[in-house]
Parts: sequence; C-alpha cells; structure tokens
Amino acid sequence: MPLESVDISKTASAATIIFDALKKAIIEGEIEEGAPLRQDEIARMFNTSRIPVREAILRLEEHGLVRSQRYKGAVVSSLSSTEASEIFDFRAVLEPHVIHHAVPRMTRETLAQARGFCEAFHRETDPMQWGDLNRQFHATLYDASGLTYHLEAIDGALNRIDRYLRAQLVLSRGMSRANDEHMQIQEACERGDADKAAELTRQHILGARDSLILHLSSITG
Amino acid sequence: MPLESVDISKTASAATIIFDALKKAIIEGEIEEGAPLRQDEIARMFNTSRIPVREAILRLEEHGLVRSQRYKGAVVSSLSSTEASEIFDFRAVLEPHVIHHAVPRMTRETLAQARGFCEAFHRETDPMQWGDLNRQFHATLYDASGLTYHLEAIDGALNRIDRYLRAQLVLSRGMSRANDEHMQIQEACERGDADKAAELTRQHILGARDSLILHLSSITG
DNA sequence: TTATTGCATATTGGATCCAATTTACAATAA
DNA sequence: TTATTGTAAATTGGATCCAATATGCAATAA
Repeated sequence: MPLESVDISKTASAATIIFDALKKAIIEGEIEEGAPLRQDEIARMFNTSRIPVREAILRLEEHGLVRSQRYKGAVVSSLSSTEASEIFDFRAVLEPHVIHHAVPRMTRETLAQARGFCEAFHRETDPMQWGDLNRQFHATLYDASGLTYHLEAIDGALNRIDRYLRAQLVLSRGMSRANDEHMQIQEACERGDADKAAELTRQHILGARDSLILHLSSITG
Repeated sequence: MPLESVDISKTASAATIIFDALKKAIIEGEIEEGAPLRQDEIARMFNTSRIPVREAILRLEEHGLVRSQRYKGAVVSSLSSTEASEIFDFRAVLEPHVIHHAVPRMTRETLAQARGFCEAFHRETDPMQWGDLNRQFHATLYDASGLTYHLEAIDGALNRIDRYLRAQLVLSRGMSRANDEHMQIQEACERGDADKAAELTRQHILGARDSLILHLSSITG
C-alpha cells in the first residue's frame, strides 16, 4: 500500500498521565516529604474526576513512593537515614553485578553514548540537570546488560533516593567527586575490564552512601 | 482502665481483599498464565462493583503479576525461560548478601523457628505445602537481617517465580535435594558461619535455576 | 469459497453520586 | 483553664451510570 504507516500515538490513559506526573514530582523532590496528596485537588489540576487520581496514587503506593491510610489519604513517603542507607547498600549489591554483566556486551554505540553523558555531566553548569545526567550515564552502561528485571529493581531503588542524590551532588565536593568516578568507570568499561568497572561502581555507591549519611546526621543530629 | 485493649480488626478495604486474593491465586498458579481477568466477573465473585477490582488489578500490574492493555483488559503474566532465569540470578545476588548480614543477628528463637520449618518441610508429605514451608524457612533466616527493603525485593522476585518453584519441588529429586541443602544452610547458620551460609544459599538458588531451565527446555524444546 | 465490511455485543475507562470515616472546632462541664 | 463531647465540614471508599474501544459475527462482494 502506498500510504506510509503512521504510529497513531494512542494517548495514554488519564490515570497513566497523572501517575507519571506525580511520580516525577515526588522523585525530584518537587513535593516535599510528608505532604498530603488530596484526590480532588489533583483531579482539578488535571481536569478529571478523582477516579484516575486514585488509581495513580495506588500505583505510587506499590512503588513505595507514597503511604496511604484508609479514609486518611496518602502522603509522600519519607526515608529515615537507616532506610536510605539500606537502599544504597541494595544498589551496592546489584549495580556492580549488572555492570560486570554489561561490560562484555557493550557496543561502540553504548560506550560513545555513555561518554557523551559523562562529558555532558562534566560540562553542565545547571545543578538542576545533574541528577538526570548522572542517571542517564549509569543507565546507558547498565542497559547493555540486558538484565531487565535487575534494571527495574535498580530504577525503583533510585527513585526512592533520587531527591537525596540530587541534594548530594550540590554538596561541596559531591559533583567533582562523582565526575572523577564516572570517568574512571567509563575508562574501565572502554578497556573491557569488567572486574574494575564493578569494583569502581561499588565504591561509587558506598562513597555516596557514607557522604550522604554523614550529611544527614550533621543536620538532624 | 480495666478493660483489655482489643485491636478492633479494621476490616481491610474491598480493594485490598481482592488484591490479596488475586495475588495468592496468581502466585500459586491457581490461575494459569495468560488467563484474562474480567473486571465484572471478579466483581460478582466478591459482591462488589468493578471499582475495587480495577484498583486491585492496577496494583498487581505494578508488581508485574499481570499485564494489561488499554480497553483490552489484564492477563496473568507469563515468564519466558530467560526471564525466569534472570530472576533466579537476581535472587542469587541478593539472598547470599542478606543471609550473610543476617547470620550474626540470628537469635536462638530465629534458629529454633527456622529449624522447625526445616524439619516440617522434611516431614511434610502433602506437596501442596512444600512451597509455603520452603519460603517460610528461608524467610525466617532472612528476617533476622532486618533489611526490609532487600526482603521486599526478594519477596517480589519469589512471587514472580513461585509457581515454577512449586513445580520444581515436585520433580524427581527436587524435594530431597532442597531438603539436604536446607539442612546444610541451617547448620551453617547455627555455627555462625556467615560466609558458608551465603555460599550455600547461592548454590541453592543457582542449582534450582539450572534444574528448572533444564526442565523447561525439555518440555518446550 | 474467501476476504471485507458493518453492526451488535462485550469490555474497559472515566464521571458522578452516595456512604463511611476522619478531622476541625465549638459548646460544655470539671 | 483544661478536658470532653457533639456536630458540621472535609475527605476517602465504593456504586452506578455513560463514553470509548475492542471483539465477534452476519451480510456482502470478489
């Protein structure tokens, strides 16, 4: 047939649109911890009824991003420093395994793309962009592993601590240190040294954990 | 006050009841892979409207237990052998770490309770019970770690492959082999040998993976 | 026969309404 | 004042209704 087949972009459901928007706002810290999510307030913001809002909130709760009590509503989840620390440890177990599996499967395109993000991260002057570029760099390397279940679990863990990671990058030496470590990881991957890439990744995560915990305890005592 | 304080068992919401029931039925294989979940059919079964059913199905989807397409409904997720294999690998990364962390934190009660499940598993003659006792044994040991985020992730992974694990235990040497390995893990924990417990756990999982994959490929080719 | 079209039915997504519960606050009593 | 009680408003959970889409089948044309 002479017509080009065009992907009719089936507009997502209202519930999905609201879910994505709330997820982004919560992850990036736009809504603060403990803040309540009022169903009809959100419904008005999206010009829908409360039904898709409730579905979005339910899905967020399954990911641990909000906590809700019957008849009392949902609030954005907060993390104690021990909970945050455990999630870093979780990442420190999974991510070295994933990158080790990924290194022998990385293509030239993978490495070029990762290097692009790595350098963009280095050059970027807007702190609001650091968090995204950081995640894109790591995700590009990890994606080569093809371990979709692992990747989803890592993504969920990152979502839970994303606002802390962003705060961390703004700290005195957070950005420059992350940048140095990214460069080392990138180079290990380019050399095909899976063991080194895995160990550097582990230390990258545990270092971030320790510096964050130190920071949190210096604030709250 | 002279009255005993009694926990008024606040009846769970309809959505939660339906969610739990569907989750159990899917995990245990009572509903077969690919089977559609009709909203009003389920609603009639629970004497509710479709609203709580939809919420339950949405939550199941977030856990990967069902897949749904817009206007087409939800079906029970199926797993390819490569997907199943990856989930075993995922467990093989996390569970040794968790038990290693748990061993020095195990109390006499922990060990006694685990030994109870271990022996009950050994004695049990009803294959329908094997799956539960197997999970209870491991969960008892893991719980001592206090790593709640890890435990949730492991639980989610187990839910995805539970029906295969159950099938596996019924295979020729599945039950007796699992039993031997449980005994060794139990003894390592009682000796306080965290390294050994972790390594045995790793082999326990990878052995199950290999035997399952072998079995699946012998069926489907 | 075989493929295609059109329509009736089935099913899901969302809006609106009502019920159940919590929360805020005023009224009252110690 | 301070604690307690009662009531109204706010909020969530669920039921019912309508809209949007998919599915199955009969009718038709090649």
